[in-house]
Amino acid sequence: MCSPVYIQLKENLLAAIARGEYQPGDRLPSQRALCKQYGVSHMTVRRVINELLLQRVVYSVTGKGLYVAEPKHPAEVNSLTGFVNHMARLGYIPSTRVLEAKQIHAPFLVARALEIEVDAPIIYLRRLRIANDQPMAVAACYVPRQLCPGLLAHDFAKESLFDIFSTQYGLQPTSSISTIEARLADEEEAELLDLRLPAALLYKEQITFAQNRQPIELSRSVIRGDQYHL
Amino acid sequence: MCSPVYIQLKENLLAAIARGEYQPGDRLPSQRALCKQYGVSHMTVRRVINELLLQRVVYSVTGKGLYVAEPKHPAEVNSLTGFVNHMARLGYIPSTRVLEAKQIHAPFLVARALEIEVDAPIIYLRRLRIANDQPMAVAACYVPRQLCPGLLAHDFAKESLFDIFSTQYGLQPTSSISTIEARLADEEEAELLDLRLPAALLYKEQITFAQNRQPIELSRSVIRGDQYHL
DNA sequence: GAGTGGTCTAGACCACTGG
DNA sequence: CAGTGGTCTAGACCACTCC
Repeated sequence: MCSPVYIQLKENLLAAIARGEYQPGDRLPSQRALCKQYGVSHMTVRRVINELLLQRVVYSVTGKGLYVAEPKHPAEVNSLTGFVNHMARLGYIPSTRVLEAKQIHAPFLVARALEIEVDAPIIYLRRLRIANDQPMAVAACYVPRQLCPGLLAHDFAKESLFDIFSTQYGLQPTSSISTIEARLADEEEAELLDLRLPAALLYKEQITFAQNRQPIELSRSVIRGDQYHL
Repeated sequence: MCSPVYIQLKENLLAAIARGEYQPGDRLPSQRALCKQYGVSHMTVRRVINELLLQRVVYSVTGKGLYVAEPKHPAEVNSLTGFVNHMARLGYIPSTRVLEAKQIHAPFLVARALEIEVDAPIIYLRRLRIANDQPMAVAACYVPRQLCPGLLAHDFAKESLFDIFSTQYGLQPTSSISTIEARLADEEEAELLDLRLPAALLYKEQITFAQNRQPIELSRSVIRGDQYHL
């Protein structure tokens, strides 16, 4: 209720675009019009527009107007949207099979990544990721239990982990760091992913952070050698 | 000579930091001081500061001041700096063995990536990348010949391709897109990289763009399964 | 308290597109 | 020409930190 005006304005515009009120290619109201409409000064509007320009949400033509850009470049979106949205964006029909979902004690490396105590209770989730009926990846997630009590009550085959985070627990993923390596598949992975040995896999380890830079999830995924966009 | 004030101010500050006039951790002059010093208004200074904050060049502590940030996060720098700088940053001693360096005609896929005609003359460069005497990657580069006539005269074992680009041809790499997959090594790759078969490799394909979004290089690298940071 | 970063206003001017 | 995006000013206020 007390966030700066420009953030509210920005969220208003983003929401309007997300709702489809402004379609890609549409012209937005002029900057002067936005000033009157929201009762703010030109500079404040400019600040918002500037950020939207940087994020490639809109583009501008001098002397003409502001236009809504095409849906974001894959480069920007990449991994913060989660598997389901990522696959959907690429035109695949994503689905998920839950392999394991339980509470465990944090091993050392996991605890360090999540910045919590060793042996602290965490939620462990292992899922098979499927696109168009073809297994794509095996993803293991580790989430501090204190951040999301009752998480295990959800059906992870149907709900996206990131959706649950934001709707149920107010945790908005805002940034992440990852490392990627290449690995040979072991027998279990080969069976799950429907591969013949020997096979090469991408191994991705990713830590996701919320607004306040608090780590909310560590994920370790093995992904089929198929192409992966960054 | 007629670029906006805030760009000049920004370049001034960046230059001062690059010269070491302000060291990482140093406090910058206050925003009000910068106003007087450069004869501009607070908002103009703020705009510059805002961009530097976004680029993580400086960070701010409310009520205290502005401070120069540590050298950029590996996340930001990653691949735009080229192999040599990247390895040096990680503490390895990089070296290079040139496998091939010649002029060829652009095959279809290469031409499309570089936005040139099929069969147009291009420079083809294949290098073995070594860190601490251990082979790390085999990198193939494709560069349009028209962008850099005489490129083959350089000794690529000693000079960084990106250095040559910026110093000799005024081409500053500003952005890139890449795709990454995992692959099994073939016999030649295994021998070059000193691996026993079967072995998993990262395969990275990257297009690098200059200031004007012009493609300047297509690179196809196979990298040892070892860790790779993004 | 004085000084800091951060937000915001109400105007102004410029260069550009269109009718 | 009037309308547009883009830049810029000279103030103002707030919350914060340090003394």
